[in-house]
Amino acid sequence: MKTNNSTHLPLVYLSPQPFHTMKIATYNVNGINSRLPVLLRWLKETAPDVACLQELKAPHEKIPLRAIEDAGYQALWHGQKSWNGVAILCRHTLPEERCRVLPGDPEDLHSRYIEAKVNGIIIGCLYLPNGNPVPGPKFDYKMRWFERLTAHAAGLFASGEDVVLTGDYNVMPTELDVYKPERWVKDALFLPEVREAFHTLVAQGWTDAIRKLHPEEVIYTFWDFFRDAYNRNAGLRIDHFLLSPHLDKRLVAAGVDRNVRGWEKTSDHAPVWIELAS
DNA sequence: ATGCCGTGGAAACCACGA
Repeated sequence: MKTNNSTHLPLVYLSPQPFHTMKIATYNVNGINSRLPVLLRWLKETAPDVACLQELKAPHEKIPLRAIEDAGYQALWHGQKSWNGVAILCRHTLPEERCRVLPGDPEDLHSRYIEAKVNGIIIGCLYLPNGNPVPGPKFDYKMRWFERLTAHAAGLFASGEDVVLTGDYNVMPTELDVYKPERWVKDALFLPEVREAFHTLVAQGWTDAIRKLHPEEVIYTFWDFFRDAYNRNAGLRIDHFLLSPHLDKRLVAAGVDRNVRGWEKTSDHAPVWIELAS
């Protein structure tokens, strides 16, 4: 049998980051148990130092902790039966938990926020409500949640600490972030007042990491399951990284693991990541 | 313009997602 060694680079060349950077990723997995093979393959291939996950769709006791630990990660998570659920995975070390609910509404029982400190950086992992249909109670809930996030973010910003606020914001910030903007203007993900809420948050002084490094590029993080949306590239950019000012100076790379969206039994979102210099 | 797909959970359909 003929062997061919020339077509594959040694694995070391595929290693995603040199030792002096910190790679932080966010990934809406859309059901952590049904996506477990995809999640583990992605962790192995891209080796983020921190992975923020959303839409676990599993209660606390059904998080596949053994598999996550076998992959080299320790985790904080806030699960919920059937829906929502967020987690922060950290390679080799346990993230230092700061809180597991977004402050401001003791009656909000959705698992949509968890915050930890890793390597001196505060990392908020969030799953902002979808908000459809508009109008209605779900949209009202989205806007209230947005106000609470903005208030919490203001406190974090004022602390002067290094902060990353990342996750599924369920907002396309501009027309560049939607494959057909005119079709989405009345949707809860793209209504002018929703975009305005996102803009108000960012205007506290945060940096949209993807847009800082790729200001003009069409970049999506979500493609619908139906109508062959991925292959038509009918996508949305709704998963974001907001960085505090000092971290913004350490930003050296940012991107989307778009290919993961093409895998079998995959989520409708693709992972998004940043790399920070030490 | 639209859940056409996909998941979880309960109950052979429904809620939910974006």
